[in-house]
Amino acid sequence: MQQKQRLPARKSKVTVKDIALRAGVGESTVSRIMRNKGPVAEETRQRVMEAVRATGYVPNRIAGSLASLDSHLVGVVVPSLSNIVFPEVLQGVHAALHGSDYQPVISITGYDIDLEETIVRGLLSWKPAAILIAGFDHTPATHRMLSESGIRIVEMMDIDSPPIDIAVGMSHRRAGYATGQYLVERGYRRFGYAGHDWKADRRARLRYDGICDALRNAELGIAAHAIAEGPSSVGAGREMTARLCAQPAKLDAIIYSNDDMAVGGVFHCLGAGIRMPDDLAVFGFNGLDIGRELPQPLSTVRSNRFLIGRTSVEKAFETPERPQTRSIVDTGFEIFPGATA
Amino acid sequence: MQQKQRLPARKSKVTVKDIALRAGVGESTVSRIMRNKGPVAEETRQRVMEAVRATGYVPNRIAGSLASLDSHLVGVVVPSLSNIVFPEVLQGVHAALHGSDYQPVISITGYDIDLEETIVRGLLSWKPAAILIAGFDHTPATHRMLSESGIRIVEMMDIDSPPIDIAVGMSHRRAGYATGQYLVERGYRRFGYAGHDWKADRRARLRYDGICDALRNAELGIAAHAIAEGPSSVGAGREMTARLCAQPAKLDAIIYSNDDMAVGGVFHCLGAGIRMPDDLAVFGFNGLDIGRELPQPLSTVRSNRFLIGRTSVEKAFETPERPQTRSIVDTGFEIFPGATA
DNA sequence: CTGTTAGCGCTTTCAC
DNA sequence: GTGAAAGCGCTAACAG
Repeated sequence: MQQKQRLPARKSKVTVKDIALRAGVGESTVSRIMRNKGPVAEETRQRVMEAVRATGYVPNRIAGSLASLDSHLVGVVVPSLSNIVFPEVLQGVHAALHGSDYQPVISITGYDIDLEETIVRGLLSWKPAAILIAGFDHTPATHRMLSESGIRIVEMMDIDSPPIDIAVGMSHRRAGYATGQYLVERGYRRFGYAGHDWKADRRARLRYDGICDALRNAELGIAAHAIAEGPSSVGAGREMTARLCAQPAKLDAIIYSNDDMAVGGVFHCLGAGIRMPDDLAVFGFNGLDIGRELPQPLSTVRSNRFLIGRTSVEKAFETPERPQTRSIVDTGFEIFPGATA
Repeated sequence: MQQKQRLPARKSKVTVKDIALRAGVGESTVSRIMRNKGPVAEETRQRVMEAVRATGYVPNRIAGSLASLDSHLVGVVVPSLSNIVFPEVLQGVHAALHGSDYQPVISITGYDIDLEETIVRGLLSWKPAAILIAGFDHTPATHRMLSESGIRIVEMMDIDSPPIDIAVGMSHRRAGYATGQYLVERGYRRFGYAGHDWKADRRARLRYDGICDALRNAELGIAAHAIAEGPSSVGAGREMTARLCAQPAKLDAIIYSNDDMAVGGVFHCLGAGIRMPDDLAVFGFNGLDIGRELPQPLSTVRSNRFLIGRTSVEKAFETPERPQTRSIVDTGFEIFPGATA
């Protein structure tokens, strides 16, 4: 295979000046044309665009942002990408930004609020137009930086705490409550809970609290717990289910911290010949696609992650200036009956 | 409307100059200190840092990048976030970038190469240090822009085509071949193929071609196909499996375009009482976590998406200048026997 | 070790 | 409609 000969890899050094010279116009005219802004004679535009094409000119947005003091960047901070819910939020963000000339800059904290602080500081140095961040759990320094940045800040996923500026999400506490209430109504009485580490997942904790409230109102409670170390996963859900099934108290329903865990529970039941929901009811949270495709659709609570991402962008751009009042947008949730509970 | 005179809520714009004045030093000294570069007296540093803290100064990276002609941004282009493999690649990218002061700027093409062209153009205008892009399937204009940008370009996932600069991934064709060979060795003879739309997924096509090669070498072939419209999904896998099971030719193995589809196949079998692998063997591709947690672990080919992301960054930063020769990094794959084939 | 002086490439008045 | 000139905030020489 022959290597094609290439010109020395000089970074394209074409600038407005080159285009201006080549087209015989002023730099500001080139600038106006590149941004479709201000009045320009059609004939001039043609001439300039030709020079642009001929040279392969790509405007330098770094310089543009400096000059206009407007970066057209949107910072997005999520804890992880392993948990499918966050990619889904990002898709919503992308969809909403599509067509605008804003670029999302995405960062992952790994559920570490100290790292989050570093990340937010770094993001802020790009002078983004807005920051969308998952959750309310920040260090005081992060909170202060976001608060004082002056730009629009959206705290996503959750609306159970007062936001810095805007909150977009659902009430996890109420979702938990609804879950408990639903299962009680369906006649279940002996509940188990299979969860994962709460330290990193405040929302799972809120749901748990909601579930307990609902059960308490019915003078019931959770008879057995199995909490996995580390993050939620199908494997952990399987193990915790096995553990709950092995313990003495006989359960008629297991509530899971989320669908990943619940799918693991379904797999355990399928493998062990436990019939759902007659022998054991299984109930998740999130309404992931995978749950709907199981041999029996998973009973769960649907949240709308895509909508959260999209709405966050919409709200952030609704008003460029941060108003005096904070706002909260509830994207809602919905019990999905399924067939496992 | 009332004419209200209100001071515009100006973003507190502390600049190097302010810090320099306040600390009684020159601007460049502040700059050196903020970047931990060059020699600085400890006493001076203290004084400057105090001013920084007092004012809440955050350096403006836009200005910094313009001045140093070095953006510290890495463009990352993936087709989707719905398919879990891409978030996994992004995690690898993040992991590799962590600790450096480079920020990934992520864009999603939705498998649309025209949109990809627009995205790449936009990315290039940020003068990124490198671009990591999934696949080889670009418009001529995209190819040209990437090629002439002069920066390091990594084409990820796939190494079955000559790259612009660097390719990091595995040979999907060889993976397909290995799959076919493996199944033939295990004694299967009557194959079905359940796939999704190839138009958007060149790599699935490559694997298919490899499978056919292997079967042909054993004087075998694929007896029945079921191709879903649209992207791969568990649901589509289920449907295509049902379709293949309903057709007259009796199959002893179904090869799926990937694990999502194969998991759908497993669900169909579980629901229909088809025993795997005795009644029907099921074989996927990717080695997703979910496959390992099924009641029976899914037989599949493991690819390493995290490694692809990480390696891509490492290779891109190995040499800042693009060398004359293209390079290809094979991250490999591995047959995972599982229990469904 | 530290300060001064030019820009980086573009946008933005503000004349013309 | 268009151009000249003045920055945007920072970094990079280069003296001191």
